[in-house]
This record gives sequence, C-alpha cells and structure tokens, in this order.
Amino acid sequence: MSQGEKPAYQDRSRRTREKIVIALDEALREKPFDQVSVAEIAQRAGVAVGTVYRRFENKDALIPVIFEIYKKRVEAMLDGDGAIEAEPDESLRSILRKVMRKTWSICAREAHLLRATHLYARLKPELAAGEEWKKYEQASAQSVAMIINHCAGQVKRKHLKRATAFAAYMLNSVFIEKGLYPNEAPATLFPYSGNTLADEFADMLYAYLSFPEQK
Amino acid sequence: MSQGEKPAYQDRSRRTREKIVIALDEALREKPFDQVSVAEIAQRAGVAVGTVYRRFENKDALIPVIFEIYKKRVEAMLDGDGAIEAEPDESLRSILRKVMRKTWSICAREAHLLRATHLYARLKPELAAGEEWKKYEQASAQSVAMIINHCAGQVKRKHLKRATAFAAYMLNSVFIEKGLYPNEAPATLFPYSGNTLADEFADMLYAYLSFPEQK
Amino acid sequence: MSQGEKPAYQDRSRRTREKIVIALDEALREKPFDQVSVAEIAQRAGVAVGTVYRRFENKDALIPVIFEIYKKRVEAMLDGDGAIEAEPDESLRSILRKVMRKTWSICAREAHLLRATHLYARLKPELAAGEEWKKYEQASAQSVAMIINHCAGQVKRKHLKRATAFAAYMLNSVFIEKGLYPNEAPATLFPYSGNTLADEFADMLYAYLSFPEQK
Amino acid sequence: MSQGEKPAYQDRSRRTREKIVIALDEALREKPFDQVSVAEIAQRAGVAVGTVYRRFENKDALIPVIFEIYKKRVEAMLDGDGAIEAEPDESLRSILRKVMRKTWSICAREAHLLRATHLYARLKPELAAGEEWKKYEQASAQSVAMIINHCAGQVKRKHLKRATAFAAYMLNSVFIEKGLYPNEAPATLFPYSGNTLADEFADMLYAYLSFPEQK
DNA sequence: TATGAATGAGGTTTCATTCAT
DNA sequence: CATGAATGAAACCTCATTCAT
Repeated sequence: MSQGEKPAYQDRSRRTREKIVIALDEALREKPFDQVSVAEIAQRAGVAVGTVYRRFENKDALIPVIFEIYKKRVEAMLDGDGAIEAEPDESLRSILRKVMRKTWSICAREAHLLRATHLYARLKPELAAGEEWKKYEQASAQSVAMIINHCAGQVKRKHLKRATAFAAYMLNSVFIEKGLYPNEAPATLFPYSGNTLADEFADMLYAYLSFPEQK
Repeated sequence: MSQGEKPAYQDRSRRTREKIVIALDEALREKPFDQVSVAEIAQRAGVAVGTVYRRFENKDALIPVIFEIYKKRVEAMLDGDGAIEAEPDESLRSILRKVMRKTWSICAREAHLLRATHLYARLKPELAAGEEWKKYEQASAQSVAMIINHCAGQVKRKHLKRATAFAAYMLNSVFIEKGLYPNEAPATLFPYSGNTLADEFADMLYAYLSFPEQK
Repeated sequence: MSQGEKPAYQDRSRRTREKIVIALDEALREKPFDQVSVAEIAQRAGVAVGTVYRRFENKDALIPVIFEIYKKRVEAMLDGDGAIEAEPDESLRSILRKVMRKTWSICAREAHLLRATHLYARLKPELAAGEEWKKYEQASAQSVAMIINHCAGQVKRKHLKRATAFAAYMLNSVFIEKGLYPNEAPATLFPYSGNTLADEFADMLYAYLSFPEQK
Repeated sequence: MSQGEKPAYQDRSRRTREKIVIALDEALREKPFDQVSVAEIAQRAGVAVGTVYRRFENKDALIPVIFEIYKKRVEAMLDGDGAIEAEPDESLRSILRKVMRKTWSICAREAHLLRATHLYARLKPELAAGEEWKKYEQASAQSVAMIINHCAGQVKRKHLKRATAFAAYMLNSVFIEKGLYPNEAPATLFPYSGNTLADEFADMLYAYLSFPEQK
C-alpha cells in the first residue's frame, strides 16, 4: 500500500482496488495520466467515482500504483523462463547483449506504465513517486555491478565504481527515449529499435568497459 | 514567427511580444508549461490576457516560441567565444571531450526551456512542436558526422552510417535525463555531472568508435 | 430527452433538471437566449454551473428543451377544457374563428418560448433545433387539412393541395410577428390583437378558401 | 445620419463611411450581425478598428445604417423602370399581383439586410432601430390604402380602416418568413416561392377584400 | 484624422473532489 | 461500503471598446 492509498480490510475492497488498477493500466495505454480523468477510470473499472476516492486519497495517489503494476510485471517476467543466466565462462559482450535485449523487451512491453511514471515524476517532482523509482533503480545498478564482477578480467576501466554507475545510468536512460517515445526526437535519430538497438548499445558498453583507458 | 503566431508589424507589438516571451521564459524556470496559465504569463509580462491572444492564436502557439528562445540562446553561445574549433591533427578523444563539455553546458544552462519542449512533445505529440525539434536535431547528427569524418582514420566501426546515427542518438539522449531532470531517476544513478559526465560520455563514445569491432 | 442531453436515472437528477428547465423558462421571459449565460441559469435554478453541464452537454443542448417545454404546455392546453371540437354541421367560418382564437391564445401565452426557438433557429440554423420544429409544424398542416376536408363543400379552391399548404403557412406565420414581437414592425401596423386579430385572419382565410377562384 | 453616428464633415470621412457601409453589407450576406465582429468589418473595409469607432459611437450604431442601405436600394428599385403603375381601369386582382410580385422581388434581393434589422430589432428591442422601421412601414400602409382607394368599387369590407391595416400587416409579415428564412419553419410548409407565392398571396388578399362580408 | 495594439470583463467549459442517499 | 449527483474554482478564449502613436 503506497502513500495516499487507504487500507482495504475487506475482500470486497480488495476486489474494487483491483478493478481500479486494471482500469488505470488500460487507460494509460491510450493516453497520458493527466489526460485520464478520475471519472474515466471509474467508468472503465465499473465503479463509482466516490469509490475511487474511498480507496485513494486523491488522483495523485494513483501514481504509485502505476509503479507497482510495473514492478509486478517485471518481476513476473524475470521469475519466469525469461530469467537471465550467464554461463561461467560467457564473454562480457555476450552477457551484455543478453541483458540489453531483455531490458529492451521489458521496456517496450510496459512502455505505457513507464511513460506514465516517467512523465509524472517530471511534471510533479514533489510527489513521492520518484522515491520508489530510485529504490528500484538501485537494483539495476547492482545487476550491472554483478555483470562487471562476473567478467572482472575483461574490464579495463580504472575508476571501477564510476564506470559501474555510468553504465547503470546509460543502461536506464538509453532505453527511455527509444522505448517510451519512439516517434519523438531524439529517438528518431537512430532508425532502429529492438535487437538492433540493444546490440548496438551492448557493443558500446562493451567497448567502453573493455577498451584500455588512456590517461 | 512560428505557427499560430500572429504577425507583429509595429515596434510596439514586438516589444510586447518580447515581454511575453520573457515572462514565459521566467515562468518555465518555476514550473512545467501546462501548470502556467495564460493569465499568469500575462501578469508576469505586465500585459492583459487579451494581449497575449493578440500575438498568439492560443496557448499552444507559445510552444514553438520556447523552442525559438532556446535556439537563439544556443546560437548566441556558439557564436561567442565558446565556438568549438578542432585543430587539424587533434585526436578524436580530445574533440569528443570538447564537444561533450560544450553540449552539457548548453543543456544545463537552458534546461528549463528544453524541459518544456521535451515534456510537451510527449504530452501532446500531435502538436507540430516536435517537427521543429527534429529539424534541429538533424543538425546535431550532421555535426557528429563531421567529427567522424574529421578523424576517419581513428574510427573502426564497420557499419559507419549506423554508428553515426547511434552516436547522434546517444549524444542527444544521454544529456536529457541528467540535464533536464537531475534529481529524478535515472539521473541519480550517476552521481556526477558537468565535466565529469561529459568526459565519461566522451570516453564511452571514443571507445565505441575506435575499438576494433568483433564479428 | 433531446440531443445533447445526458440521461437522468435518479430522482434527484430529475428534480435538478426540472429546476434548470424552470430557471430557463423564467429567464427567457426577460431576454433572448443568447443573452442568458449558463451562470445565470444555474443561479436562478439554485444549482452550481457544473450541475447544468452534468445534465446538458453544452449550452446549445438547452435549445431543444425550450421547445420541449413549449410542446408540453400546448399539449396541456389542448388536453384541458380548451380542446377544439367542431360540430358536424358547423360552418367553415365558425371553425376557422375557433381555431384562430385558440392558436392565438397559445401563441400569446407561451410567446417567450416560441421567441427563443424562433430566434435561435434563425441565428444558428446549423443546430438541429429546427428539425424538431418542422416535425411539429407538420401537425399543424394536417389539422388545416382536416378542417378543409371537414368543410369540403364550402371550399372552392381548385389547386387544393397548394391552398392547404398556403393556409398552413399563413396560419403559422401570421401569428409569429404579432404574438412574438408585438411591439416591433410589422406587428404595429395592425393595432389590434387577441380575438380581433384572430377573427380578422379567420375571415381572410375563409374568403380565400370559399371565394370562387378566377382564371 | 442616424442615432449613434458621428458627423462627417470632410470628404475623406464620407469616403471612409462609405467603405464601412459596403463592408457591412457584404458581411451580412454571409452571417447575422451579431456574428460579425467590428474587427471583421474594419478589415473588409480596409480601415482600422478605431476608424469605425470614429464614425460610429458603438457597434449598435451600425444597425440604423443597415436600414438606410435597405431604404436606398428599395428607392432605387422603385424609381427605376421597376416602378409599379396601375392602369386607370385595372382590376384589383391584377394590381395586387403586380404589387406582391414586386414586393417579393425586393424582399428576396435584399434579404440579408432585412434579416439583419429584423433579427436585431428582436434581439435588442431597446435600440431605436425599430423606430425607423415603423416610419418606413407606414409608407407601405399608405400604398395599400392607395390601392384600396383606387379600386374602391371592388372592395366589400365594411370596416375599411381595419381591413387596410390588416392587409398592410399581412403584406409585410407574410414575406418575412418566406423571404428571410426560406429554409426554416414555417416557411418550409409552403413549398413555393417567387411568383407563385406572390400570386397566391395576392389572391388571398383579393378574396379577403372583395368577398362580401358576413355578419 | 487614422491606426491598430492593448484592454479586461465576461462567457463557456472541465474536472478533482465532496457528500447526501 | 458504494453510489453518482452536485460543487465551484479555475482554465481558456472572445471581442467591444479605448487610447497612445
């Protein structure tokens, strides 16, 4: 239960909440959050407007929910057969490609949810949504760290901590524009997506990490 | 004079327009465009609401203006002593660092304008604002191409066209998150900015371009 | 429920709608529809502006309502003791006088409603209001046809269909100026109204219908 | 010079006034007066908004001008070869047909001007426009009186004054709906116009006047 | 006198939120 | 708990009119 959300003790409440969440997910596939009215969410969910307000303090309290849906989806994907596993002696480049392809597929499939949280965190930074985000992204930093450790021998960067952070940042930001807003600049500058994009980015990261650094 | 804007023949009109533009610029430093009402802009500009509508067909017609201010600022910066000039035998790495540092400084200084156009192109993609954007970004693609040509000997990428496009895309997208939303994820993953960020990114690009590609 | 109106399921909604309709009716007694703001209607009805918009899509959606009030009023009048009944052997002249007097009394009593629809159909002919009007006026054409049939022997017009249409047109148009705008030209040309007007017009129609036509 | 209009001493002023009047005439062919903005009139006239206000106190002061154009047009038509002349021994019916046809042709040709004054006198009865109207319509009453006098022998009405007034009222009102709003109810009830309408109405008047009155 | 930029009251409409049922 | 009607602040926009140039 995230901030601004009200406790749901009864079973009925939980079912109602679920209906609202599904309605929100659907609506976000069609338009940005701020163009979705509470009335529309209620209608899609088949409940009354007041019911939404019984579960959520106000419209903004739905933002964390979006994030929550996203998290669940990603976890489901990673837990399933799509989990990434590296062979003991797999090359850095190969692992990077795997990870990037996976990242892209998640990003593309749940673009509407990412878009909503991404935009909203920027429109109303004062909301706590960002916090959740940050925690979650720490995880991605860690997984990058793990990859780097796993292939320690192939990594030539001197300032390892900074390189890890930078790689994590790049990993997260590079897919945002392409995945969330494929038809806007700057995404249109690179006329490929999917695996081509993922591989190209993997190659860049690979070069960055394994190229002997100059003074 | 961009779309939706009305012609200003008299001097007085131009001064009024200037006041409105300045007011808009100021307001955008504080909040996103959609949270700035026309009434507020008018008040900041010290003119009446109707006066804004005499110069601009509707509120959306102000969007291209934001972009225009940005362009002017950038051009002013590049025309000044900050122009980038590459020595004939300057190394790729060195040029990249110069360009990245310059790009960062522009991005950071006019973040509020970029933020406005960036967000609005995402909230209302149907508006033509994005078109201007794209044209403008073509320029950045070209300048990347020029750098690559200038140092053709040092570039090892096979698929040169794709590499150029990818570099241009990265150049544009990597600074967006850090420059426009420095306090949000994913920017917070990389705890440096300014020259450190620029140099790190230059290094990445350098590695990507000059690392002997594997099959 | 007419075009642009939203369904009212609850009793409370219907009561609110009634309040709005009454307020509109009242306001129209004082000024033309386009000089009545939605805010004024809401205030007179003792509801909030938004409430009006919950029942009606926009201001124009109130136009059909005016017509609806009018229809109800007329039906109420005709259903009451004021119903027109012709004796089997009543003379054409006598029937015409009865009908004209009745028509006048309706027209005069609900002048403000007729005025509103009449004016609006002329100011904004693109609105569908006129359609309702036409349907309704077909009825008056039929009733004229019935009278003529009833007194077939006394009617001397050769082109019977055209005469019926003309009589219906006259019946409808002659009362408009006198009834809706009694203080404007051309109404002021004839310094009588009420039964005197009705009788005079009945006489004219009678003469028109029963006078042996010349080639 | 009508009410609300300002004196034009200079030649230039008169030319300006003329341009405004022509512009107004043109605009009214396209839409009702209240949908024509002062700015549009000024633009069509090729003058500045302020110039219109230099000649006319306010927008409403243009109403009398419309009437004035109309009067001039009618007078021009009547003075030209279209003047109505009755033979000494011409029948009442024949004269009536001539007059009605003429009336219809005027009404139809200058419908846009009549429509404007007609509507506006009804939307803002407090304006003095109506006064001018009334004076002008007295003339039409007089011409009806003249016809009746000319054919005194054929007129059987007892209450001659009332009959004259009624005929004048009918003459004026019957053409209004058909001529000004041919596509709205009640005009649509009678599917003819032009000479057919004029003749039918002439016949009705003829019957009314010459039919031996019953007690 | 002519210009047209500037004014600002006032109109329509939206929608997050409240609250009586 | 659920409902959905009601609320009303606030946004956008228009246009008759004024007034500095």
